[in-house]
Amino acid sequence: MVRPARPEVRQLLIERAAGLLARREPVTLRGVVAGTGVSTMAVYTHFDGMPGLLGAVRQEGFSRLAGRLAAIPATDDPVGDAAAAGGAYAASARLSPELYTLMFDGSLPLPDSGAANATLEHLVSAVRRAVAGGRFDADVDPLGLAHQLWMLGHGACMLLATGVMPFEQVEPVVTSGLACLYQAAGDDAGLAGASVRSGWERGMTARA
Amino acid sequence: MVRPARPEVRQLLIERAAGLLARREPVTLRGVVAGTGVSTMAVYTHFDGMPGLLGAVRQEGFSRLAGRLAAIPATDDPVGDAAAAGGAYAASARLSPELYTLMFDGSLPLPDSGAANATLEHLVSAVRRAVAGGRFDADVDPLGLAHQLWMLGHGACMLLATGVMPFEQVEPVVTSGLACLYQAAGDDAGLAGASVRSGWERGMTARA
DNA sequence: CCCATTCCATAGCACTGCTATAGAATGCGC
DNA sequence: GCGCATTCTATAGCAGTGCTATGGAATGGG
Repeated sequence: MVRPARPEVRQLLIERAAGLLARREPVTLRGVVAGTGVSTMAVYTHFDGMPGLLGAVRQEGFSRLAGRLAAIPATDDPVGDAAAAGGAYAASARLSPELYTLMFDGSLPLPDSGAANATLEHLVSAVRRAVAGGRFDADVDPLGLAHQLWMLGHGACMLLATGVMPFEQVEPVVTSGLACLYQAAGDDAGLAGASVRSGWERGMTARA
Repeated sequence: MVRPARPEVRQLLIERAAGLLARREPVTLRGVVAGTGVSTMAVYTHFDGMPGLLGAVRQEGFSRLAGRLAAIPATDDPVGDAAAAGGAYAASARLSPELYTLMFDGSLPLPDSGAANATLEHLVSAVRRAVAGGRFDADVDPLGLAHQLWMLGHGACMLLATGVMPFEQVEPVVTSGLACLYQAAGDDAGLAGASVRSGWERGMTARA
């Protein structure tokens, strides 16, 4: 690499694209570079085209979600921590539904899947602590249960993000569903409900 | 309406668009009408543009899913019938992932929501029969539980349709998750597992 | 029979992502 | 200091997109 050029152009274009997405404006090649002073070619030298740029935005979305999850402190209520992770997902889908659907569009390239895996790992570790702490049965498979919780939460987030079901209708269903899965994993029904109530709110309001 | 014209043009265009979608070819205005003899203008007189045509395809997808669900006979195992509904959803998402994601794109117009509501009602009635038959606790809210089951199944279908998770990985998670929700609703663990195993397969292989 | 009404085909517009090409800006060797 | 190879970037243009203005064609009611 001979020319250092302008490495900040990458981040500039990503933020422009993410901004258009958040403002619900069409994310077009010319729209992204408009007003930035850089030309359309920059998208190709840095991202190899629009799918590459959108893939970078996708990864940016996972990074933000990972930051939001990292901002949730691990408490002595691991079941609540798991619910908080779900709340963080839901908050992400609620605040920027377009970005959420983009994040889970498998047709776009994901340059580094590390951040995406980290978000799931956050949930797995909470389940693992719940098993270790006796809230869940000892024979519970942490990864398998985390996948179940994730699947339920992702369904809720997608219904929310695609506009099929409003938030007010999604929230009670997903929270009660999470409580049911916790209960089926061995948790006490009352404890599960309380952990969901406190944890979900904690995750929804967490700031990265 | 003075000119009877060609009412079959509507269905022709819908099927052409659905075919392109299933063949994973780009669904473009000129591509839809290519080879049909009709011109691009027909899309505007009949559907008021591409979003309208895609909305009609969306409704067609719900109609097909409703047909698939209707082909599942109600047995004396209502819990298995509920699992069969989930299997029908999964089969739909697996066979034509593009159509599935289109069906749940709330930004497209849905001329008649009847077929979409019918698919959920199918699940609600299965839950209601399970409550009546004593498999689920009497205080279970059929609509609420159906929403939970639907949310978990939809999350699985979306992960499958968007290519985030392959079918082989999705299936064990969603089936075990459904069994957990049945169990939390009061069903016996062994009965729930057996019903899921038989019902899921029944729904996956049902033909409209 | 005539005509108002509806549908449809053609052509063209503004826009999209993308690419070929030439120019500008840099770090390395001497 | 200086030429050179290398990398980035700006311009212009391409094929393709959804959409629309306009005029012709076909029909049923008076």
